[in-house]
Amino acid sequence: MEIYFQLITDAQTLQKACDQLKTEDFLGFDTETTALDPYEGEIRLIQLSTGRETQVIDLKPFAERESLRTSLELAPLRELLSAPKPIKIAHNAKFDAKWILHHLDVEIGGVFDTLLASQLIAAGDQDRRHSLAEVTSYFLSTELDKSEQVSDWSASELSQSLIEYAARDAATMVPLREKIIEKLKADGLIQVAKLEFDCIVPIAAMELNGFYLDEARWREQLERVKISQSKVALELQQMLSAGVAQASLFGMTEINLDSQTQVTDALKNLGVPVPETTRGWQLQPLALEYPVVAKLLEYRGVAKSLSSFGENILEFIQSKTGRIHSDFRQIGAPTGRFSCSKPNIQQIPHEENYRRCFRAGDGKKLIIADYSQVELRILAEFSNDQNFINAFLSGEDFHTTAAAQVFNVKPEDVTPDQRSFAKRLNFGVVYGIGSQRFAMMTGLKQTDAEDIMRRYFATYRGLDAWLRDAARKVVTDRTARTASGRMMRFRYDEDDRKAISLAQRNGKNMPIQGTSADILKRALHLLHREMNGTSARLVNIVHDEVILEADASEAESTADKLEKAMCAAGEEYISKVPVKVDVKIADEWAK
DNA sequence: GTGAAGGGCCAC
DNA sequence: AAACGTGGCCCTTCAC
Repeated sequence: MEIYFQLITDAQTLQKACDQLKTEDFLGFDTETTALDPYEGEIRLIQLSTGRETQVIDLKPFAERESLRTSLELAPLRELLSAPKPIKIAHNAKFDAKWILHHLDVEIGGVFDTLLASQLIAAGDQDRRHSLAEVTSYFLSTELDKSEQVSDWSASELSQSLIEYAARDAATMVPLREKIIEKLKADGLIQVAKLEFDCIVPIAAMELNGFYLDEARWREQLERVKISQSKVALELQQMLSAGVAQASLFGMTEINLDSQTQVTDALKNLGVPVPETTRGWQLQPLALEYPVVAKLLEYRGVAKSLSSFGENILEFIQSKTGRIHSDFRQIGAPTGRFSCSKPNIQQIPHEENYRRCFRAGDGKKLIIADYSQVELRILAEFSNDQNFINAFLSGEDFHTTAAAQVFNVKPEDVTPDQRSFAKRLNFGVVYGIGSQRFAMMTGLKQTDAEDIMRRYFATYRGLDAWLRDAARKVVTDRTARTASGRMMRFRYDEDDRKAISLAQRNGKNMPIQGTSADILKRALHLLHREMNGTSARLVNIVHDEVILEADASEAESTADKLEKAMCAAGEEYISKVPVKVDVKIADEWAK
């Protein structure tokens, strides 16, 4: 492919180019940076392509004249990038959005992301990859050479071939979008694509903001856990080596407590009937009879705390900001949920000693909001089950109300056991629980578990019907969808019984879990607009929870905005039951 | 040494 | 096959 490009290094040429570019409907958009972390490098190039020709803007000469964030010379570019039109087409736009926001102080407007679109079209197919090279090859059947990707973009003079490489990536985006949008339309994914694209800037801003982690507090907590770890490790070591008396005579029985095989062997020597796996749920029943098993479980707990939530997380504190800037994958799961890594701050233990380390900066407050039982409300909406809906409309404790309905007693006569059964079932039906698992988790006999589940589904006939239909539909359609139209595709052999039952559970769960993700994403978009011009910043999201940080003086008004945005987003998808959001203002994540 | 796989456990 | 879904991270084990 012949590439027509122009390298721009001065204000006059830039102004002229921007005047032309702004008349386009779509522009391929890409940046080249000297690092992966916007706090650690500079933007070297910005490429904008009509598909026919590509403008490559070298920011280095501009940066040498004045700060990019305030540069008057860049005003036309800033205007072009922030405008909703032309639509900027980028691959993994979050990356470019972060750099533009941090270095140019520009919030990108009007984005089409070929990475997110490709993920939506793949509909959960784990075999598909979504690098620009793969996506280009899949949709355009042309090969893209990415060998220059790791080039040195800080050199004072960039070679012609390097500039051409930069131009080519941006030029690819226009035809790529044309192919992708056809497929999005054909698959009914336009609405969900917009939902995703609207979410890019809020997430980019969140990653730049980061979450403040109090290092001193974290280290204090670490010390406490370390002390109990060494104590528990010693005790477990002694209890385990009691079974190998002759070995301990030689004083060489160091059992690796983290080794599955060594611990299993030691337990066997002690006469413990070890199950096939030594996972907590299998070991739990044995813990009462065998103190060594209880000790092992205790050890596992502290070991996990120390390894996953130990010193390592402190290495993620960005030296320039003093904060944690995790990486959020917008379509982290096929259901549409986010995933989070480096570090994963969606899995910080709920224990107060850990959560309280994540706190507001000086003079700031955290505003913490979460959806109350959003997945069950979605299930009520989907199933249209009048009893289930009534349980929410009553406004009383949902699980108690459900127990009263299922066991046909007055709410005030519901026993703790009955409430617990109802709660576990309410929770479990979302995942497609079976009676075997229900019996296991409640300690009920199989027949008693079946009896309670029958009562449950007899009470909620509409819910039962919806779940059965979801399981039936996924087998015939081989797809499931959320309220926004997000799709998950299932591929399995006709006679693979295990795969079928898994797909059936997925068919029930995906629309619910995925609609919850839809709602959160919609809320982030609505919220972002409301926070404009305020001190409020997004710092973390955990599936149904949103955490903001704002000046203490703006905490109340921010809390109000947050609750309104989350409710409004929920109400776009849920109308038959109320959407409830719990909001609190706190100094720490814990409180 | 490095990397994948398996087991285990944290979150929602 | 925990017949309850989605992730990420840590450790050991094992192959290269």
